[in-house]
Amino acid sequence: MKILLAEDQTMVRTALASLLRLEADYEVDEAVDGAAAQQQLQQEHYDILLTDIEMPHLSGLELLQWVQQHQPALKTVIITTFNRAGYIKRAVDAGVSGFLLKDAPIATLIDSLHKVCAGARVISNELLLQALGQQDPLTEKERKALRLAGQGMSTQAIAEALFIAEGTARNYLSEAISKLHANNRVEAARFAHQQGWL
Amino acid sequence: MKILLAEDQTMVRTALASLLRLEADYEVDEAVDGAAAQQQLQQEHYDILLTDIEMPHLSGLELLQWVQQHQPALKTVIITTFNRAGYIKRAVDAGVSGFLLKDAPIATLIDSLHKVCAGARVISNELLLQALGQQDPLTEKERKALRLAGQGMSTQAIAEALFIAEGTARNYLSEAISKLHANNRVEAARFAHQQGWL
DNA sequence: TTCGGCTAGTGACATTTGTCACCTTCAATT
DNA sequence: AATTGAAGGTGACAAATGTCACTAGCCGAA
Repeated sequence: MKILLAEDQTMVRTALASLLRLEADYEVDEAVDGAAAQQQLQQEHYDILLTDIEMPHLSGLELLQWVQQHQPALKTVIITTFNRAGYIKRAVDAGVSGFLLKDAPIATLIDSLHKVCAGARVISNELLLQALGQQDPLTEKERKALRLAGQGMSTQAIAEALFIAEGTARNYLSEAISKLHANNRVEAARFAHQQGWL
Repeated sequence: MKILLAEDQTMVRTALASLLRLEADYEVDEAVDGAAAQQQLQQEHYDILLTDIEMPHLSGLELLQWVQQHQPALKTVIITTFNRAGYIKRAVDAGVSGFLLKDAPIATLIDSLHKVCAGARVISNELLLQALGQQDPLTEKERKALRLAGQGMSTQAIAEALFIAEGTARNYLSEAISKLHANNRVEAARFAHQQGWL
């Protein structure tokens, strides 16, 4: 079983890789971010891609979409810190084989990998139910505006970045604030981020 | 050598603990957050406390201060995700024996622990220099106001939370914005957070 | 064609946020 | 006692943000 592990935090990556290598018949390669993983996947054949979500250059979710299009036979397992409905939904939509929280002990990870090897899908019902819970109510434009606002950009700067009038940008933000029942753009951005919608 | 490992992410904690246990003569206990670690320290004797910073209930830095007062002989090592000058400064002030970024490979952690056992201090010069770089220019009031603002609270809500007039709250924020060369409260809060000042 | 109904976008207005000059208060100095 | 200066606090004004009624364009149905 050849595994590619994509995770940007070096200590976590090296620790997980060391432990997986202790298991019989696991060969583990490491990638420092999504982009590196994508390159590596094109050069060698792997059985399983084990990846974090929040990484620079190319997020785990973006990587998943790429895999789905270019190497649909490759099995994928997500390990992530954040229990965000939006993440789970997008991962499931991209045909992921496993979805694990870093909140689980390492034994669970190893166990899940065995199951995935055997052809099973391991996503807890609890997580799946959550994903079906709230749908993301934001439009693409609203999402973009909100993301920039959350970083402290002014309405004017946001308008320029999105090639729209200032008033329009304010409108998008206002809509987003209202949809998310927030009181201002910062609250709205925080909430949306928490839900994995940004 | 008896080690207490405090880290809230279960997968990381169990993975590190497993690896450390593979080393000869390390006995490792685990604590799920700062508060749990503090309790455990009172019940048993440890040689080294290895702790994360960002944890619920009691942060690693708060834990350090407690250790300094109650068990000054205990050696402490910080492992943290974030390279924030404020963190390093506070850790050094609290007499830490080691400061490592999760950006380093696991081998470095093991190596550093050995050195700390032997009585050395392991904090890279690079990090120390950084810590001496910028000083936190915020007053306590400014810091509190900025923290709340960063969470999306309105000026009025902040004023109520801090028992001050609305105008005063705006003043604190304005001062903070100016000191940090930001354009608005959100940018200021992000920057301060990045520096480890919140 | 004409009529909705939908989405994208705009501008005017009210509210909130940011700035600044200016009070207090209180302790240290003369 | 008078003076100074620092820290906490206030209020008035300008600028940015949030809201809302509205226009323009673009389908698809009658």
